[in-house]
Amino acid sequence: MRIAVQGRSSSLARNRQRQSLTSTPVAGLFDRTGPPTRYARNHSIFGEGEPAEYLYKIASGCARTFKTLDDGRRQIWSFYFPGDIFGLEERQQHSSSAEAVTRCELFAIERKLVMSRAAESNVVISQLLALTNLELERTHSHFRLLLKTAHERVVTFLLEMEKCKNARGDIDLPMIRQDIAAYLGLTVETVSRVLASLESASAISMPTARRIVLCNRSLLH
Amino acid sequence: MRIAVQGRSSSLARNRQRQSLTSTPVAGLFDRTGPPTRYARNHSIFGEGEPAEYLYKIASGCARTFKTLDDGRRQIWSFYFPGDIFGLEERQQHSSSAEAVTRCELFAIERKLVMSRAAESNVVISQLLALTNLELERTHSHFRLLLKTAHERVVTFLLEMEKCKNARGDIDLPMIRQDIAAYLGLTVETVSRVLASLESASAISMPTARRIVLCNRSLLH
DNA sequence: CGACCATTTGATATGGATCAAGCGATGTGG
DNA sequence: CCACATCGCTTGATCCATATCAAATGGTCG
Repeated sequence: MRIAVQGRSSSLARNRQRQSLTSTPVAGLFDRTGPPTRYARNHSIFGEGEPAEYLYKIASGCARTFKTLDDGRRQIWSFYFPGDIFGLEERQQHSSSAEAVTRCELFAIERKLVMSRAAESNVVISQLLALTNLELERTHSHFRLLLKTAHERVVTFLLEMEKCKNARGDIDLPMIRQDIAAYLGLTVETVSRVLASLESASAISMPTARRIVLCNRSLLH
Repeated sequence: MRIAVQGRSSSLARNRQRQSLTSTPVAGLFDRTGPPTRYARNHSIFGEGEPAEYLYKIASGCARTFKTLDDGRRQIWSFYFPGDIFGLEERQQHSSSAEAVTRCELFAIERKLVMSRAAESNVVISQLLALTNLELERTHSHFRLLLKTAHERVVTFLLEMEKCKNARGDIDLPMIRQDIAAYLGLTVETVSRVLASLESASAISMPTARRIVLCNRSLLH
């Protein structure tokens, strides 16, 4: 049995992994859970401190996990897109909250069920281990973002979004500026200014605030 | 079988977990590895990109894991103390480097051996999962550090060190200022200035640069 | 249409980085 | 065992990136 997760530490690799894990035994457990549940925009999926009863898999839409910091700001850990699984990294109680970024549909599966399958099958456990390693890798990469300049953070974010949405230079952002800022550890104003400066340098164009077209990759850096 | 890791997300909890994991099956694998290997101060234990052949457990001394960033700076992920296990979060190739902070002694165990035990026993796998979750928790907590002010980062670091060394207000730091700065995402100068200001506020005292006494906890914040 | 939310833009403030210099400790070789 | 070289630490002066505060503009939905 193979336990170590394959792949490299770039966000590019991270997405290759996301794809491949879609068909793992863990992901397979979602097959018999019936129709997905709908969540309206900005509605809570679970909250910090609540008992962690389910794992979730995105059927459609976009969700965010975040933690509210001592001073009231929120830090967004990750955005999730169709096929992604989340709720895994949690303990008996959730250590972060999750909300719907857009209207979205989620498959939910009881953790108890996953855990009992894990007890029977090494393959399921090692898939859980692989998913956790993936989450760790994602967090490391997110961590390194915080050591970069505002400009670099925004560019990295745009490239990540391009990959996640399998868009080719044409990105339709599901989240508002405030979410981007909370993900990048910046303020809304700074995000807006960096985007404006990228546009005036002709590296990107913004037909609308939510739609961003990557025009010139070399100018991005 | 229990898979979820118990405990809360504070660095305090992290240390409770460290302790308790010392006696897990994974840790137990280190029992038959013979005498520990010695590493001199600042010597390399493994380097980024090298094949990941061993897991390590600290017998004595202190080690650091880090990654060299694109611009040449280094980011320290973690310091490890006696009883701690590291090298686990790695893949076939190490994604970070490890060095001895002080002269230290390490037990090493082949990853192959751990993995073959894991294939036989899902108790071992779920311990690996628990250790990985612990690493994830540690990274999240480290991440949140970077969103704080320089003052808060240094104070948090001092409290962490107090816990790690089981000292009661009297901390003997094994690492130089540069290491602290690289762990906190600050410059040496800023670390030095914050410590100086804490001392002049009588929150701490520094008999020597490496020895720090926490005098007044309420003044720390 | 009007209200509210999201976004942009401008002016100013500030925390920490950077550059520069001096001091202290530690260890090595003569 | 001392002298000097090196490394680690501190302190000062200045600069700059990003936060903060403030206000105007744009978009969307009831």
